[in-house]
Amino acid sequence: MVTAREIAQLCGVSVATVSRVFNRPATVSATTRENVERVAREFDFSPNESARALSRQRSAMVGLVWDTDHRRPGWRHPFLQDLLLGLKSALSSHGYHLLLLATSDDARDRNPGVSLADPIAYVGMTRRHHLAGLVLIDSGTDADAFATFAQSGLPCVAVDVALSGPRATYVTSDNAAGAAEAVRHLAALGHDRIATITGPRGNAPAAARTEGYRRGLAEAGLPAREDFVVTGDFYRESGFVGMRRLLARKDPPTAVFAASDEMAVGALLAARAAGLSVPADLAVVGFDDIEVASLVDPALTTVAQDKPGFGTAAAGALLAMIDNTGVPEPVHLPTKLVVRDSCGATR
Amino acid sequence: MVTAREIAQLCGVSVATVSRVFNRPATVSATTRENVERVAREFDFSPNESARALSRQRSAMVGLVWDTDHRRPGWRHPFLQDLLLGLKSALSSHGYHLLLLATSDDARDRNPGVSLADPIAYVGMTRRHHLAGLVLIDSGTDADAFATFAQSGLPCVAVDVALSGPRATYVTSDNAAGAAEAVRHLAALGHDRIATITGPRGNAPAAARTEGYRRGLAEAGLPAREDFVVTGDFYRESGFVGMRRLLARKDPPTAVFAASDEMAVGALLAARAAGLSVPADLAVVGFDDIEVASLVDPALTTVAQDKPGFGTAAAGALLAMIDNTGVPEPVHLPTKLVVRDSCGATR
DNA sequence: GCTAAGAATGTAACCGGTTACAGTACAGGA
DNA sequence: TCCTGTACTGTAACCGGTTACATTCTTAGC
Repeated sequence: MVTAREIAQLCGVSVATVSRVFNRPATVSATTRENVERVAREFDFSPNESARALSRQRSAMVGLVWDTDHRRPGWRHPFLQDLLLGLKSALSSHGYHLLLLATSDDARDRNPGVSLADPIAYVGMTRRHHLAGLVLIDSGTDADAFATFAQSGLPCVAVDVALSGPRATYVTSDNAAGAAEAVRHLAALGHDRIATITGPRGNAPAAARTEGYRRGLAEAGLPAREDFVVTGDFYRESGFVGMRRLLARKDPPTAVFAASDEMAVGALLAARAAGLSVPADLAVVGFDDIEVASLVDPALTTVAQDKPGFGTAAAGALLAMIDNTGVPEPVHLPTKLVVRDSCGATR
Repeated sequence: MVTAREIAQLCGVSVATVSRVFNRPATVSATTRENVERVAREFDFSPNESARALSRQRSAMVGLVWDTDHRRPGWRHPFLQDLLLGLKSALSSHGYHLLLLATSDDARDRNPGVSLADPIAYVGMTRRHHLAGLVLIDSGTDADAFATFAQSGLPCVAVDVALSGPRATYVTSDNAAGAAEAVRHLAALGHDRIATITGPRGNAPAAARTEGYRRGLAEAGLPAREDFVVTGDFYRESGFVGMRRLLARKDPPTAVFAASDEMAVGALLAARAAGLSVPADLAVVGFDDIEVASLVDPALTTVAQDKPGFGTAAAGALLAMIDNTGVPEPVHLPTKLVVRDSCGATR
């Protein structure tokens, strides 16, 4: 690895000049700059990142805090790969990389009281690595931990967790609007007994989807029935159980909006187990548009999230805060209702 | 952030001693060590990682090279999340983090001739960041690019690509054994016309699965018929097309082993489209055990890969090379046949 | 009591950049 | 011609650790 000093020597200039060429090219005369650039290219020189981070007190890396929540074992993020790809490509165009932070605090994994590892530990790591900012992925319902990040003063952008602070914001889908659209769609198909299976308490997107469900009912001129709202946890099993509970009523719903595709699949299975045919006897709409949605039988009508949009939006917001061009407003990505077979519209 | 010099001052020792406490504690007297440790804990001191990386010429980070292959748009790694979680937890226990490397060379994404970004660029980034090693994820079939990594002298471990070099190895499933087991299972169920839909040419796991298919036939005493081997590309569509082709023969197979679950699902759809019932008219076995496998109808019998094992094994191998305790032999993780409904064994 | 080996610690030179500040050169104005 | 402002470049002090080598302090052996 060739160093800046060597390049400087080869060009007959000082290291400072070489550094300037890479950092504030406008302050270097054209001839000098071109000469340095040529030699640097020839010897494949780029400034060493460790040295640069140390000197600038700022690295070209953004941390990713993504913890598994022991309280939700087996939980899969519905679109982690798209999220990472989106982040990666958006960050790379600004020269940043993504550092997947890991706490060595494995004890936590066995500690039943905490879902997120100590945020303090993460903030410390962030400082020691001179990270430029943090991306936080919701991995449960531990809002307190997120607040600690928001208050640390580090540029933070959360995915699917409402976060606010001096340099913090978040990106999420417009969950309420998406849910409302799903419900209006069901109402337009003639349903007037529409139930919902919600996500876990304390989870922001879950709450927004429930709110959207209510709004959708209101917009369709339908009454809100509290006994048509059952609580789930985003997992398939809870969709199954919730649906079974709903079907056990005297006047069961004819349609259900599940706050996740996983739960919608569970609902599908419960309907099948009850001898009902979907969509003839029961219409089902989910949320997320995960891969399996198009594969189950009947194919699931669902509210699709803008998966690549998350990465782009999160990276954009984070870079804005890193560059101190202000704290962006929270991003609410538009959703899109994908009509397949489970709602009965395609009959 | 408190520095080592400040800790040293507080303890009445030199920085060197503080450094020793964190790096070679045995060389420091017990009383001094305990004193430094106490003060460090009290002031929440840990060595700055940028400075440490610069000074040691080695950071506590491992790079992850994971490119999307434009030639396979929409390709999802069958178990990226498990892989990352496994890597993360195994690395974290040794104090390492995972750096998702991104090349700013976005032009590549539009360049139809190259699948991987320039490996040279990645090697350069690795050096500039003083990364301790690299994890390479197969993202296509560009074996040449991987060879460049292997020859760079950096500790490298590849996932699902055969890699060898002075400090390179790889981890993959025992694809041949898994495929052979699947075929023997079908044979044991009475099938004697067993076809296969392979993965793309040039892909190592695909080749191994095809080899396993042949071995399985031989072990079951069945003849190998070349017209029962159709080439796919791991995607669902190719499974559909391949199956349709197989079914068009005069004496179509009664069972098919697909080298990926995606293709198996495609085969399922093709069978349905041809008016065949699975497993009554056609037995289907896949490979991977992705999430949808248990959800399709009929539920897919498949060769499950040890998903968390990949992360653990890759991290272990990499750490061994980093610590210069030798270059581990390639790891072939055992697979496990998961019998569900599509093979007919559960009738 | 003296010496030498060994243990513990300190000194200072790195690692490879960035940047405040100082210095030089040159153009334009008086 | 001299002065001043601007443009460019160089010097050197950081950033915060690590570590070779020097130094000091013990302690054992004679």
